[in-house]
Amino acid sequence: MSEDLIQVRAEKAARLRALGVDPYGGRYDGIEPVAALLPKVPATGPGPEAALAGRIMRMRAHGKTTFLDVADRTGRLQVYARADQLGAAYEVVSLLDLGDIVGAQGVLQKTRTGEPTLFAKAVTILTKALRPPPEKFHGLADPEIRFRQRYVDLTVTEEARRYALARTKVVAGMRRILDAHGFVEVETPVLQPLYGGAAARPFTTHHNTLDMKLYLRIATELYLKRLLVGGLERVYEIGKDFRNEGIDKFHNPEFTMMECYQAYADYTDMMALVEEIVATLAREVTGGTTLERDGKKIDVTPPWPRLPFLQAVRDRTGLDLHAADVPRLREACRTLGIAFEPGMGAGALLDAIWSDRVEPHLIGPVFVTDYPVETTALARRHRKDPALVERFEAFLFGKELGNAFSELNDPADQRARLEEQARLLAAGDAEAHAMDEDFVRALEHGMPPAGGLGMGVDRLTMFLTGAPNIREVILFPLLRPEAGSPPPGAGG
RNA sequence: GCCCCCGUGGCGCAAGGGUAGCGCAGCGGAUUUUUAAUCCGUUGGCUGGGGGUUCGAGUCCCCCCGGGGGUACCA
Repeated sequence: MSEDLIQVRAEKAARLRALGVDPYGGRYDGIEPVAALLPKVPATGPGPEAALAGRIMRMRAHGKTTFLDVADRTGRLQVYARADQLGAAYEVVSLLDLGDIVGAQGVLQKTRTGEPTLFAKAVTILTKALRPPPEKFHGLADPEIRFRQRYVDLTVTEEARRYALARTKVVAGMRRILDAHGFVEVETPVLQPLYGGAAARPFTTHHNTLDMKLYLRIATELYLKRLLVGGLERVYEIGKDFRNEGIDKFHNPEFTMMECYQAYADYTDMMALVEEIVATLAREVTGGTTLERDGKKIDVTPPWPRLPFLQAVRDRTGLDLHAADVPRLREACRTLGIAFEPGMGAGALLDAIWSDRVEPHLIGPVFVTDYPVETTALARRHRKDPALVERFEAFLFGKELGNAFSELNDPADQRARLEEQARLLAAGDAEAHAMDEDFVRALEHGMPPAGGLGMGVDRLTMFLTGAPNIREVILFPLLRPEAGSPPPGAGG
């Protein structure tokens, strides 16, 4: 049993203590990352002295010498420990296990087989691992363990580290680009008395002292626009949204969204921003502008094509649905053999047709533009056609990456559109908007015309890294509790 | 939600009605330039849980738990 394996390691920790060595040491000075050490190893002969710290991934003991492969965040380096160099301290090396965290100091030099190596003058145990690591060659194959015990996954799965580090590049790069454009980063409430800004079902929770129902936000949009009213002019937020919906390879119930709003701009400015963000980050993460997924390659070099929504629908179905009302849209669904619910409004019906007939054919990169007004309660009407809104969605590999509008700043139009949403909500459309009186009041104070954008950070990371599943780019994806874990509510 | 598949020592895998095996890791021994080190020896499993069929069940059936894929839902 694993208890035996743990016991063996615990006994080694005890033996280290008996030698006067703390198996859970503290600060270890003077180290450099492995990636910085490797160039310092001379082709022949001894190089400079150096120190490193990391986890033992492999170990080869030869009696009075031991080779340790030590890994840090940047790579792996072999450490060579000899009894005649370390003296009595070699006893410590003999008590090391795979998975232990060690520090080593010595001379950088290649071995006779050409392997860059730290010839150790000192080896220190910094942390004794009590549990054995996964199999050293095949690693972790069980996705359940990989996601539940990400701490183990990250130590042995190269891809897991690659995704995690790519994600930080994505987030940092996004901030850098937005900051350079004069946006300021803000934080808005996660707990909201009224949710909005997207069509989705929320999570609900409760505040005890105030005894009030609260929702976890499904979007940051309505608060960020209040800040435009307040005169902050260019704002963005990168944070978690929560949507109480299904889980699949592109959806996790909590996910990270970047939303930004730029006063005096419109949706065409947001297109340029999307192009810049995606192309720049593609270069930083992949080294180029070509992305590959499911055997398909796409080039994200700007500019991306623009495809009007109704034109795309017409191209795929032969139907012109411009300004179509509910009866006509229902008829179209029947003609196309697409199922619909009685409670669905024009927006939902159009979305059904779109999702069934058009979206699967989009590879991208492409901006789908100018949606029918019913699909979107928060976007400005099209300057040339009041049946449309100035909105686009960015598609990569046929999946939505981002959504943007010229923002609606006419309080009367906004009120009417939200009232229509409230009517749909009352009629049973669980994803329709609720009326938000304070938001309308804010618009009545005057919101500058603006372009706004929302972009999925998890999805962008997937597209840039080729990750097959959103769970790969979320360090701790939602899973059911494992057997034997505390029941819900424990720990309160 | 529905359909299909999977769950076997710490990890990676066999065994598909007839006594549960192998590799890695572990333990003991040899080994002062190895790198999935090697060699000799060796510990460890009520086969996710429960019920059933059978003389006999990892194996067949039912229920439950967990996971994966697909599908539905999903700005």
